[in-house]
Amino acid sequence: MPQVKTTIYDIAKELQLTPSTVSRALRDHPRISRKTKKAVKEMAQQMNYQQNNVAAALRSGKTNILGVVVPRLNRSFFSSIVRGVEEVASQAGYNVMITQSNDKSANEQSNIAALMQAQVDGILASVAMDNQNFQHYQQIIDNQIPLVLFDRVTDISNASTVVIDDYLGAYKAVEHLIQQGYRRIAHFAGVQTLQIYKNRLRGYRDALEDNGLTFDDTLVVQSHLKLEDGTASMRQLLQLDELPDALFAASDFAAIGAMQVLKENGFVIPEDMALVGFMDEPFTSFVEPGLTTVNQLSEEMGRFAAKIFLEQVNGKGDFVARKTVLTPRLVIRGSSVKKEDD
Amino acid sequence: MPQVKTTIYDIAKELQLTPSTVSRALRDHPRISRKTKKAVKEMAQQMNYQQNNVAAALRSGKTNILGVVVPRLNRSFFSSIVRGVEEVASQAGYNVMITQSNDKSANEQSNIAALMQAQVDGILASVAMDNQNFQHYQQIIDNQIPLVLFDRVTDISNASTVVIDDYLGAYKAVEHLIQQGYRRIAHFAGVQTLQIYKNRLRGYRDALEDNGLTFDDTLVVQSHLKLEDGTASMRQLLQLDELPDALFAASDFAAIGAMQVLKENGFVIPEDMALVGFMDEPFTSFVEPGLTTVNQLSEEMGRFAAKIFLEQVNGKGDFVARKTVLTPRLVIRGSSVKKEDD
DNA sequence: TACATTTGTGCAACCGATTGTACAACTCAA
DNA sequence: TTGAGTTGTACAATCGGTTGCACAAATGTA
Repeated sequence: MPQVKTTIYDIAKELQLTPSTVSRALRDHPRISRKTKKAVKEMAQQMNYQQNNVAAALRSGKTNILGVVVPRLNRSFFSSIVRGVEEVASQAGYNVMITQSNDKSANEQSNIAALMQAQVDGILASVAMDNQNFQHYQQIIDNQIPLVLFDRVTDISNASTVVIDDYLGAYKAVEHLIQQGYRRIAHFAGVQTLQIYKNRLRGYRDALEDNGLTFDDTLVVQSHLKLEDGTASMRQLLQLDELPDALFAASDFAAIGAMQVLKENGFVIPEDMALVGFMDEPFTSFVEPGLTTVNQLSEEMGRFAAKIFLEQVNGKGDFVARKTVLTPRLVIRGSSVKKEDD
Repeated sequence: MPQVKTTIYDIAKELQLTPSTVSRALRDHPRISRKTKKAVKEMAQQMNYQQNNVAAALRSGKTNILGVVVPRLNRSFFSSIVRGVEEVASQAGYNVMITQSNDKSANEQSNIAALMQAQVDGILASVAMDNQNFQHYQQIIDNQIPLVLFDRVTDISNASTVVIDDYLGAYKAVEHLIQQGYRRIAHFAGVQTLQIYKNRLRGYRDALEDNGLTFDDTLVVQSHLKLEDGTASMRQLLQLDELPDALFAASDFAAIGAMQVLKENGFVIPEDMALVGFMDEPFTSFVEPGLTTVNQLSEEMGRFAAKIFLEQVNGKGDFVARKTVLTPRLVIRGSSVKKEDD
């Protein structure tokens, strides 16, 4: 049954009304009488009327689409964020248009361009690893489109941000290692153009120094923190004359890479070397020993980002960018806790 | 600099042309002269013109948005599919609107309704676990919207499908176990309303019988195949008088759950029990021993689905639903291969 | 040279809703 | 009874492109 789409014109004709009245009735305009509203709504139901978002968007200037840019969806961290975003957004009547940059700045730019062309009402984004210049983000603001950055943020005036306290997360992680008796703690750092990785490095350093340990930059290896990077970095560390006895990696993937190399080389975790990651990807609890890591409250972060966007669009022009900082949670598993009987 | 959006009217005025000519020039209409096209395009560039998709969509009836419904994005399998879809779609000028059903039929229905209301040009979907009725899918077809189902498909006339050969995947997996010397092979089956799980069960059964083993339904446990389900199912199997010596799970998550229970109970894998999963989630290579599994060619599946959609919309009305079947790949890891020195 | 085609552009309707304004009918107070 | 205020609906413009058709100019053909 190839249905013909029913429009408000059809409903109007059926009820001897005008389209404008129908439109207002459907949207509960106060000037429309109860009786008319009821009649219109019933007829709409009966005729299986579905509002045409596109037409509404053109006239009203609001598409009710929220654009999202993430580096990659196959990180549980990001897909959980998306889930949080979707949850809040769909409840408020928004559809979500998702794009992935694959951590490439070029993709990010074209994604943003596409979203703006689609006239999204707002953009939530987490910036790609290899970004040097943030002009495309500035353009979003220039076009008066609400922008909320999450996790991998950068300084854009008038953009709200949602992050976890990366400094604290790192600090806690390293402090935990120290409490467990580890003294020579290495760090896999991320690219320092991104604040999150800078903060994690700072947290690492401060935790060491606050506990009377000296910061040693031969123990810090910087990379993109993918699994391969983790293996390469660990191989590099194993060349050192004096090996570290623990590792704090700024990403679970790098930590797993390191774990693999360690196992290959006969190291026992955590006795020979302790490991702590960052992200709390689900697989961290599958591996053996379980990987201690820092949970980043992904879903909550997504919900927050979406809520902030909603507040901004619903606000009465009195908008000021908000910086939200969530407190991460250290998740302790076997990879950093020496067993009793040692 | 709060820019004012430039429209084709602005360009037209600037060049003393009409909007229709500008529109045609931008879209390379054959009737427009080279000279005019050049002038228009240059002016568009100069004025930073961005086409308003919404307006174009309203008149042309094409939004250039492709809707996607997946059970959940935090399965690498599905997020990879999405990546494949995005790759092909964006190259063809489509934006992708993604929704998650969280495996709930109710969400799926509202997602589909939202996508249709957004006037998407097509929908790619993988059905939720608990679906009993597929009327909402039928509605997509009734509304003349191209529908491509992938992986978790169902029989909808005029819907194309892309699946892997689940029967073959299961068959190969079980055959592999038999070749490794296992004889009492259990199976974690999925809900039998979904063809993929039916086919995997059939493959399991046929592989057994073709190799002279008898099918024993006390060794088959059905569930939603999540990690928790895997642990529960394995606990159930361990109650049996005669334990299985291998397990073929229709999902990696259930297999990991089983693995955890086995380890807790002091079983050595694969000596005491072999494990094979299905999906090839990345974590299967992180665990120890690595989990043998069936790779489902996720990204390729996504690309295929998107291509089929494109063919359908670009085709000249001579459309017939296509059933595409990809051949899965058995990925052998430690969980199913007894070590030499046994 | 006259007629048929082709080429290039303009005109105006249109997609389907939203919304400012106009206006008739009704309510109510003085 | 009259004027002010309310209530309920209609009119028509509008959002910004797209597209069928008309038509003049240019080109081609016999």
